[in-house]
Amino acid sequence: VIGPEDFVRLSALAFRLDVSDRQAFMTEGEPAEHFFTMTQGVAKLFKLMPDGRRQITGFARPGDFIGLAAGVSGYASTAEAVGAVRLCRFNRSQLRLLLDDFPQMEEAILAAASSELAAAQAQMMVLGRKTSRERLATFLLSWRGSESQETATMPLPITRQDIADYLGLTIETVSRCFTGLRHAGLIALPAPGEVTLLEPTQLAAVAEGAAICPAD
Amino acid sequence: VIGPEDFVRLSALAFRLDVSDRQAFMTEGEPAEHFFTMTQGVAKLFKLMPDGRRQITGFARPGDFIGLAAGVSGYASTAEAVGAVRLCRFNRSQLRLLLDDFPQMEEAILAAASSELAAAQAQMMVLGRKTSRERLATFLLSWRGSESQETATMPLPITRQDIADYLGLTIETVSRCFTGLRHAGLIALPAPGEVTLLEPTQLAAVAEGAAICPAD
DNA sequence: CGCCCCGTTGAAGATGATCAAATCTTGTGG
DNA sequence: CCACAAGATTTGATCATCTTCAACGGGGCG
Repeated sequence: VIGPEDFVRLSALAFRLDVSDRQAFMTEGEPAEHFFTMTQGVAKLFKLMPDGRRQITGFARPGDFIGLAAGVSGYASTAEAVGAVRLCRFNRSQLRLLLDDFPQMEEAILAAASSELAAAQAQMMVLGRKTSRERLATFLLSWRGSESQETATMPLPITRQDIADYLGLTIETVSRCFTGLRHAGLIALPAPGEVTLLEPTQLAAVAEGAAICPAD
Repeated sequence: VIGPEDFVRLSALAFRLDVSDRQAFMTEGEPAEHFFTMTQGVAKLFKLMPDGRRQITGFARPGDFIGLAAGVSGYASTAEAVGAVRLCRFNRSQLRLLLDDFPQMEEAILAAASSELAAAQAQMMVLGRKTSRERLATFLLSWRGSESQETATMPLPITRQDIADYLGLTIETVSRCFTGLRHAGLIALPAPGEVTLLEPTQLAAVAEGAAICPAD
């Protein structure tokens, strides 16, 4: 929706940022002065409790906005690079300016906020009401959905710990659910950092609450 | 931020809606043609699974927007009146028109979306990582925060079932946590449908993970 | 008065957490 | 190229929290 000549003017307002693996570029609670758009890589967003408990609130990939979630107490989450990340940074104070120049941007941001809200509510259902296996099935499907090419085998460049902190589980439970789904023939784990969804339909059924008879 | 003469023009675009107790006025999965602003009462938003499991994704009160959360599959949640509710309905298709006429509205909507996103992420932490007691403490404090007058004793016009479905617990666990907090001297339950926060500071400590020694 | 719904409390059970250890992967240095 | 160390993953055994099942008390409304 944004043409090439727009892109030049847009570039004037954007600050390009390269972030290396495991580096945080946005911190929970800090004044929300900027927001970001991912151009390359994957980032994870999370919140921490004083005692170290962690909840990953989402993952961001190219095209996603980061930093829309903010209240009086600043950014709602910390954002950290998963591998090398490239992004654009905008000033919130210039948001008005930006929106006046790029009316399309307004729609894009609102649409992004809407679908992020919808995703957040879906995640509430996951965290509040789904079993561990349902959670993992839901996660794998949504991860595929956000992959550009929706093939059966996809990269999964995050650790079990990250998945656990996203799903409100422990790494052990996540691992057990992986093996459970594998034994049920719904997925395969060809290599570390990769998953194959063998039976997406059945997986979707599991994600929505259907029981699986074998190896249940 | 919206003046009286603006209000008249705004009224032309808004459709006033009265909803009675337990009536749904927005349904999960339906095309997101409208969005709403609450003017009176309380509404609850929730998602359902095929087998009946329910997750309340939020509560709305006067001034809140409803229906911002929407994706390709329509509204993210169902909205239902808790008691009598009065609201304004806008067409999403006229959103552009609306925003052109009321630039302040734009800021308001973006700010609302931002803080809703922040609240959603906070709720993810609640659902994914907090214990039952921490969840209830968090809920009581946030409920007070959204009450107009922040007195110690406040109305709580929702059932235990609603609280349970909001916190990802069962009514029994919610009830037990109420009793636990009462015995710990942090809250009082003067009458059905009312709570008194006796020790907001300690309650906040509990919500953030501090243990309580007596009656723990 | 009696019914129904809501809330509370008790006891047993299940899911996921915790603790522990073995295996595999990855990266590093000899 | 191989040995080794550090971290990630898997699996097993036990434990705790929350759920489930059950029963009881109270208030509102017909």
